[in-house]
Amino acid sequence: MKENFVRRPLRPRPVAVAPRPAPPEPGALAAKVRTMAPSMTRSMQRVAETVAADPAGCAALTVTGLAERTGTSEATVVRTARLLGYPGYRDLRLALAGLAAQQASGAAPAVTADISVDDPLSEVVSKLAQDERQTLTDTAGALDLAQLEATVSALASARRIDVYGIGASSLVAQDLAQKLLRIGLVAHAHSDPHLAVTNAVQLRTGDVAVAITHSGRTVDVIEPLQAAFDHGATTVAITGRPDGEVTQYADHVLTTSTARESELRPAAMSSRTSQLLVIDCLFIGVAQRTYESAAPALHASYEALAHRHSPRLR
Amino acid sequence: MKENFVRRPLRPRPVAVAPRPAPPEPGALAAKVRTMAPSMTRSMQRVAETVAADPAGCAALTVTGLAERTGTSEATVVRTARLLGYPGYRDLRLALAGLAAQQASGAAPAVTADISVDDPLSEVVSKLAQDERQTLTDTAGALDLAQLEATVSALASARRIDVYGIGASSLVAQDLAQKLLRIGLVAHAHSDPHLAVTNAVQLRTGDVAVAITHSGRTVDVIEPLQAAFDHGATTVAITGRPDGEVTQYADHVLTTSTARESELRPAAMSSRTSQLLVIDCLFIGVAQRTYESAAPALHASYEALAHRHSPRLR
DNA sequence: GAATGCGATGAAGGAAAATTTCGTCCGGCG
DNA sequence: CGCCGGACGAAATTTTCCTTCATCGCATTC
Repeated sequence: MKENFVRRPLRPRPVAVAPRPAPPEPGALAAKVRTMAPSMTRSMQRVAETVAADPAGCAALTVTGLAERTGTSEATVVRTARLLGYPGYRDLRLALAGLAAQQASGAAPAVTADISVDDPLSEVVSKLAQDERQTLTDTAGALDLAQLEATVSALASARRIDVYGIGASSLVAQDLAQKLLRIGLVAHAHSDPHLAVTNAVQLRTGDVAVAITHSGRTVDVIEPLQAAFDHGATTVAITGRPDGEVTQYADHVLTTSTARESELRPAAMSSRTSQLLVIDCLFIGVAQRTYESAAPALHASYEALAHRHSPRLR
Repeated sequence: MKENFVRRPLRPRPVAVAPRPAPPEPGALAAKVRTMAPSMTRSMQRVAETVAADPAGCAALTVTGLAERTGTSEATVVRTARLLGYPGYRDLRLALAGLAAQQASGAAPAVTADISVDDPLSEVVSKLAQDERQTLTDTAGALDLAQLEATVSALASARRIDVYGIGASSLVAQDLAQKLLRIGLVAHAHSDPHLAVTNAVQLRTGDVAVAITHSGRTVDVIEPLQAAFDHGATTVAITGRPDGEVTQYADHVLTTSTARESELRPAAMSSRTSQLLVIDCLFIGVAQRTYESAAPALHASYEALAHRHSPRLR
């Protein structure tokens, strides 16, 4: 056939065509289409326009598909891609996918609107996640590190730790107690106010009592904290209201953030997130300070759980 | 009406074949990788990690190229793509290009460093908050809305709802039950496995059982769910392992995200965040659907609490 | 310790997509 | 009217992707 005609090496991957003026920019594709339009043939224009109009849709098409959709041939599609600065259709398609993703992500601005009764579920999920993220940011930003540090120290060296929480906060209290237990500390969560008080009076100097209440004025939580306070224990309040009554009996106050609450999203929801972040910080802080004993304890409790799981999973 | 004791066919073990809705999500790919990682083979993990670590680079590679780069075979690459929910490598590659574009446009610095023993407290706080935010994003992105919808419907019309959770998940279970109770549904959380089974056999068609387990193979939770399943109740699994044993007995599966866990930050921590987001979504969904009765119930419970607070603030 | 089964893995062949080649067709111009 | 140049697409060719199947390693069982 032809011999003196040097067959161009078939698309050595990274090498570009003759000129290198067109780095495949994803964003400025529409502009490129307009710029190049005049120098295109009719069929190519059709292809270019289709592509610019619906990047997402076209990204899903094969050469053949796009050729069909634009009423042209595969060769034309490839030629168009080349003209737009890509080595071939494959790469144009990749750029198209990128463009589509950008458009999609840009089209979803953070809507911090309230969740309403007729929001579709998808909306609920994203709003909720957004709200929680906001709560976390707020809480982390507002946390008083000195107070946190002091609380951690107190916890790490406590002979005994009592945690008080009622209602939604009760779960947080239990979570804290569970975690501390797991690293070998003596911690207990009380949700029965009477028992809580009964136990609180057992506390002494060096022990720690933690009260968790969003409102800062839950009497069932304040009372045991006061009892502990009166008996010389180190007391900590985790609350959304640093001016609440509970802080009167607290040596250290850790403030949780207070998000807007709405009818469908009661305060309990965001306060919980906030409280959990705080106790997680406490936990890790304590684990760091007692690492020598915490690490083996953590492993031990992990081992202990292993056999409670069904044996084989793949 | 069917018999009370109907042994329903086991849900076919979720095979490698992508779950039906297979939403090739562009952004939540890193999350998906983490969620699926445990159920992957070594080679597949290598591929998944490579891909998650360098989307842009990998998008430029062909199957063969990626296989070579990860030291595996083409077949493995394709299998991994399938596992991640794409029809084939081509589509994964497209998603990768999209992801790369998003990242390039300054969207995601998705790198979170581990918390180490000698991090100062300020560091701990910000890393923790960052991790939790990431977990929320991942969870929201990976949530299967159809399953969520189905679960919400089932819950809203349930005669009775049982929730099973052990250990850290027990708190989440309680939280869900508490919330549902508050809007007038009959919900109960069980953390005693024996009682849970005892109660589970009381469930009938139309009732709902929810199992919460991060590992997906906590026998104490699976057993009651199975009992409920066998008795015709609608069963729901909230788990981080969509391929776990628990899903065999679940009509609906809600997947929670799986963050990297480190020594100081056990899996329990991020799984909890993830689980809570899911149940909050369930709660709000149910509240929306039963708004007529939920709203007064919400107000009523709010009123009931008021007098438990100390009278004046400040 | 051998036998057995199960699943992971990659090689090779087959299907599909992309790219190139090449001939046809259309419109303008001498 | 015939020639020319370029646009265009059908088909050939190459690359890429996917599937099938045999092998291999691992672990469990007898």
